[in-house]
Amino acid sequence: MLIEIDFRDKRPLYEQISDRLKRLIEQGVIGKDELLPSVRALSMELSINPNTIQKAYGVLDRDGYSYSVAGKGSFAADVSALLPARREAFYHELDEVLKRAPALGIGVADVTEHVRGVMKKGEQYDTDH
Amino acid sequence: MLIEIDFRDKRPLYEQISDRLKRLIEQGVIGKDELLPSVRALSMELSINPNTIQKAYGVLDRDGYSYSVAGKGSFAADVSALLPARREAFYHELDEVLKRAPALGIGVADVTEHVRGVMKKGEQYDTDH
Amino acid sequence: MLIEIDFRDKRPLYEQISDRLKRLIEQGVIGKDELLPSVRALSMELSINPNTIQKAYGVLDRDGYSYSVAGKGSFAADVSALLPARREAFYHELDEVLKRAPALGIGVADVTEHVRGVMKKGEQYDTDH
Amino acid sequence: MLIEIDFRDKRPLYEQISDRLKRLIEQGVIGKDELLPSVRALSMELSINPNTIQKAYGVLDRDGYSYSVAGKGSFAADVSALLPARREAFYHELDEVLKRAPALGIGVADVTEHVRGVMKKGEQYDTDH
DNA sequence: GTGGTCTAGACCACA
DNA sequence: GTGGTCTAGACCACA
Repeated sequence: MLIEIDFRDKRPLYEQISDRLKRLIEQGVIGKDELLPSVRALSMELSINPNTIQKAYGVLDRDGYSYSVAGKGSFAADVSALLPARREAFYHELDEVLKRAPALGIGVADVTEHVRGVMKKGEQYDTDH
Repeated sequence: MLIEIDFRDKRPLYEQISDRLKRLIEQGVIGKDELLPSVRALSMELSINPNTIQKAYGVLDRDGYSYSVAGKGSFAADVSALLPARREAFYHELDEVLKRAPALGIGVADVTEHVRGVMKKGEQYDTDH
Repeated sequence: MLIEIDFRDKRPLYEQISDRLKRLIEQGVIGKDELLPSVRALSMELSINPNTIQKAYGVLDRDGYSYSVAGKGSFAADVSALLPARREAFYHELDEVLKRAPALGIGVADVTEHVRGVMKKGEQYDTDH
Repeated sequence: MLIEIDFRDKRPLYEQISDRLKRLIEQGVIGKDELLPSVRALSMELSINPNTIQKAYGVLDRDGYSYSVAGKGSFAADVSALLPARREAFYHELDEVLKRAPALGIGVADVTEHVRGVMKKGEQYDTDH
């Protein structure tokens, strides 16, 4: 339900899955220490090879978004510790995009206005979709 | 000179090359109808197989950034016609980044302030157009 | 079976292949989300280098006729979205041909009669959609 | 004046030139036995290598659109003899285009109506601009 | 000289 | 197994 696969997406399946789960954890949809769906369950729900799910979960563990307990499953980690790094990444990617504005004749005012328009809307409902 | 390859970059070589050339054409560093370096010349300069350069040039051609004439060379196209599409793409990518702000506790004011700081700096030295 | 190469044809092999596949997808012979023959399989069937097949598939992908997933294969895309553009292209090519009629002493009546003769025949056995 | 080169056109230069001259002869703009511009003159006017012009003229000769007299130049041939073959080619190309109509949901009525619209307009002024 | 096509064969990540 | 990237090297028509 929470995870949808887009086969036309060029990213590998495991990355689509891990990215989606990361966001769910970041947003608190899956709370700290909450049990993630089992590999087998997710595998069947998405009709995707268990090895692929397993790989996605491995990424989550490695990136600090989850921790696994043998025989029990994977649990959402406390992502608050990752916040500074994620913020830094956010601003870095923002800068990469902004770099191209001048060549497009897009000025500071254009961007800030756009930002206000987009983010104001989001702030009211918040939950990112 | 104008093109540098980053072997740590995970993107394929041909994409790094085409992206770099696209930006040079967008910014007018390579002007309309100006001759691009030949496939062979760039191949030797970067020590990269001609086929890979050829692939990069193929991307430029199909994306409307250049036109190639067998026996003559590859020339920068008139990219002004692409401006609307490129602006649209810019805002789309911007939105993709901004989506993640709320979950990071980053508000409209944070972003607009950052945008002003980054873009103001660029505007002063701006030699791009 | 579905694809035949004409070595007398002056068009490059990869173009013959991509054109043929495009038409099969347009006509619904290869349905939406149906798996195309693998690069290697087609390569062997046609006795053509895999790189050439790969190039043909690259064209299909970028033109919106298929989407490829590494590790899974290439699938026919939903081409209904391309219909308006394809219709426009059809009329454009038709116009290019018709332009030459006056210089050949061929009038409106000649053309329309010919069109009726050719297309009526097709409509009866039409199994394409 | 009569010939314009489009460097973005994918066709080789010599083919663009020979095609254009063929049409001028077909339409009678260059009449039977009329002297074509000299290789040297056309070369300078178009800023194109004389060898390329020479090649274009070779095609005209080979295809029966002109005849060359050593020391005098190239003259437009009597193309009336070519009419049947050109008509056949016209209908053949027309058929190639029409083949695709059914898959696009374009019927006989659509095509004939379009043909009438396009050709009626042309019939009044005729000379193909 | 130029771009473009093709083969042969290696290697990669992904499923 | 799958698609995708890259190298090496040959060959072509065109300018």
